[in-house]
Amino acid sequence: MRDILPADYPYWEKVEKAFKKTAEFYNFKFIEPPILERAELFIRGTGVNTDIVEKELYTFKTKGKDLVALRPEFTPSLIRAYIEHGMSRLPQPVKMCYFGPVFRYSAPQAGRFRQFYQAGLEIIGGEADPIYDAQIIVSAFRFIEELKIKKIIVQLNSIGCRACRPGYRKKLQEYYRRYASLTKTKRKICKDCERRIKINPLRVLDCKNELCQQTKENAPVSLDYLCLSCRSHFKGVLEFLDEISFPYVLSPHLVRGLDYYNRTVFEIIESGNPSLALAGGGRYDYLAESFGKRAIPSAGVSLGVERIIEVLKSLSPIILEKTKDKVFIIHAGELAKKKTFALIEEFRKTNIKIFEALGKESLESQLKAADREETKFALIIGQKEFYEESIILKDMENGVQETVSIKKIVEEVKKRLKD
RNA sequence: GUGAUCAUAGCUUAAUGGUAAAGCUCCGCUCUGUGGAAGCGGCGAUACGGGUUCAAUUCCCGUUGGUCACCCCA
Repeated sequence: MRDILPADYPYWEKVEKAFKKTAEFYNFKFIEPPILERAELFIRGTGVNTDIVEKELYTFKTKGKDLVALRPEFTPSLIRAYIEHGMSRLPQPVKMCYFGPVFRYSAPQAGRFRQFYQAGLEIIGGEADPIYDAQIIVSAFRFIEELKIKKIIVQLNSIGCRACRPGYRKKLQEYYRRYASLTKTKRKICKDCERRIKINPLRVLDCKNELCQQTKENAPVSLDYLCLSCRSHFKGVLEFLDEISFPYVLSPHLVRGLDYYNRTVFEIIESGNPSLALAGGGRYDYLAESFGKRAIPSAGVSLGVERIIEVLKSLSPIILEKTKDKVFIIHAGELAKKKTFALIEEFRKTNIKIFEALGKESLESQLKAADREETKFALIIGQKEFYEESIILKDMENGVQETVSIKKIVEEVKKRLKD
């Protein structure tokens, strides 16, 4: 876990602002579920067999003996909130969005942290209309686009439903069985994949090992095994995207790690960094069943804020702070020091930013500080000015300075900053 | 969770089984009413715990943390 330092904060503000703007345009309403929930929610919702729950859930017992967990993702909380607050009686579907920290207890490495921020959009309820899948994908894409990140690719796939996925799974296993247990020299897939075939065959397609890359070229793809309704749903998604000439790439090998996805799955990646997804999501109609309810049609996306910021930083290493509208106040002597303290208050109602180094006493060190701050003007008040009720207005760029009545100084600074 | 690798000042790096060095940054002085330069000075470190040893920052073990890969994921 790490600090978000003042130097990085501008990036965070930029991302959050862009997210709010995009979410607002597509009519998503913010929701802020608790960071801590009953562990049960994620164990059932996210899925007992997922790594997120098996290995990465931060859980502990409260004094009241409840088993609670720091949220590893938002989606189960949103479904919980939807059910708990009777949102099925609101106009359907309900569109909600979120921005906040999530926690996963896994080894940190490039682009991965134990506490990280997710922004996300979810459409819950109503019909399982492919237009919602499309809208989720488009809004997530527009958000990233809003940040001027270019070269982003949307990878899209459908992994079917309960009716058709088992059939595909079987086909895939049959295909790979031929390559399993070969001798070392003839090996066509990596060791990990030998294991995967049995446990989670869909994941084999995700493997980055060179050996497996070749083998998977001829592997059966899920799209060929979709049932009729899944096929027409996916076709629907593509048609909506095509309608607005939205760029996407069909990625028949894309599968996602969470149990609850069905039909549409997608990832958004930056082309420079193909192994690191900026966002991922899909349809998750079955998730509500873990609450003992019948399936609720839902689709959503979550975006990795740190990863987006990482890309942002590589694009424009420095976010320039506005150098305009900055004024530095300098004092010489105790009397003047009090006056400057009062003067700061007078500037409060303007948009002018006041900088100072009131703890320093020498003129030199204060001017040095002003120099570093790159303010346009410095206002200097000393003993002489204190008694004269005046103040020195110094232009930091050319060093020119003049004396102004202290009563007029706020107006005078305003006027000059305008020019 | 598995494997590899690393850990010296705020940052970047040096060195040694026996006083830990430098550059940058920061603070101050040269310059008690005037900034950017220069010179001088100052603050500041061997991650933590144990072992071997007269002596450990150095060698050994463990822990923690970072990095990388795997697993998995945002």
